[in-house]
Amino acid sequence: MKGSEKPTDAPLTERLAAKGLRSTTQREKVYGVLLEKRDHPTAEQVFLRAKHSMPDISMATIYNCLDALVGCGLVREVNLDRGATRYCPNMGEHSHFYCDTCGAVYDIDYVARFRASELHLPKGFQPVRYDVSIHGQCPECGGTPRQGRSNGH
Amino acid sequence: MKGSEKPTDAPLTERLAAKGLRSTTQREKVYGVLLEKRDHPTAEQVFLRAKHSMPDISMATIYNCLDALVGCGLVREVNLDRGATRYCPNMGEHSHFYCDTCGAVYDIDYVARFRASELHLPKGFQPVRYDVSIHGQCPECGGTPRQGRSNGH
DNA sequence: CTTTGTATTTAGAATAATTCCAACTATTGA
DNA sequence: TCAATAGTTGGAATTATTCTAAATACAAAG
Repeated sequence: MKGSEKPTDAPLTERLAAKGLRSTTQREKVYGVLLEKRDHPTAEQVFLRAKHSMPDISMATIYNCLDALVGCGLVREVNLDRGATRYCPNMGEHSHFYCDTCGAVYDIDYVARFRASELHLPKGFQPVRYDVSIHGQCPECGGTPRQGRSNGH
Repeated sequence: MKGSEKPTDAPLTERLAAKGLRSTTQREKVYGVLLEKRDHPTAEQVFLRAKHSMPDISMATIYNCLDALVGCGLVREVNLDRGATRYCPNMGEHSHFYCDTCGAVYDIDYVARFRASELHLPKGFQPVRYDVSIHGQCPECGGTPRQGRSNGH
């Protein structure tokens, strides 16, 4: 046994190791950025935030780290529109609400009656994860729907 | 009343008109392409298919038409990965199965016990549409999961 | 059936998002 | 310490989408 991981990063290190990946300073940073502000940032936003304390990190590394984190099940990709993919470190069962007006994304927790696993799949399909997203108007935009695609991306 | 629409395109024309949009040859074509082969094509694929019978159609028009169709509720966007958005003319309640291995997308019909509308939303959120997507292995790829992101987009 | 105003299409340029590449660095195991 | 491999980096390349200005098509009004 090794026994030399920093306690705080143990889960990260273990998860990565389980996939044959190393825990690096950059991966810790990227994961940290996601945990710190859970507003479903894009790769670009993660990049900007990570740069504050790690000025030399590159975009290629951001994508590499995000892929590693997604690959080992610590982070999920969130694709809601034609814009950039967003990243979410909340791996608990929840869904995303996407405001068609302002483009904001909110986490919505599941409640009792909803059971995604009750969806019937034809023989042979092996589900790994269910994603539920809800499109509509968020409380702030409630009264003002809209035509085109003009929410800031 | 007008009464001069081609019967086959009546629903298209009406839907568009309801949003102040015209029914054009290109929009009919794009919608036709989507109805003809329901394999969730990307804008690029729609473009290539439409070009067969309409060689001068441009990519900008494809996007314009797709947006018009989405805007009037005849087509929905499907975002499942970092790749291009796909388009689906099936407006009935159904979900999408995305194969993490080969990248294929399948329509999955809802069955009785699943009711997206049972998802509880906090006050103020006005849902317009629920999207459910399932990620996993399709019957053809069932035995062979995979590491990286190498499914042809 | 001409005019006029507006919607739509078009090609191509511009931008945004993501991936690829080759060189450099760090880490691990022998 | 050395070799092998994984990871990082900057920048180029590619892909996806949006924007723009000019040309075209249409619909309503005269």
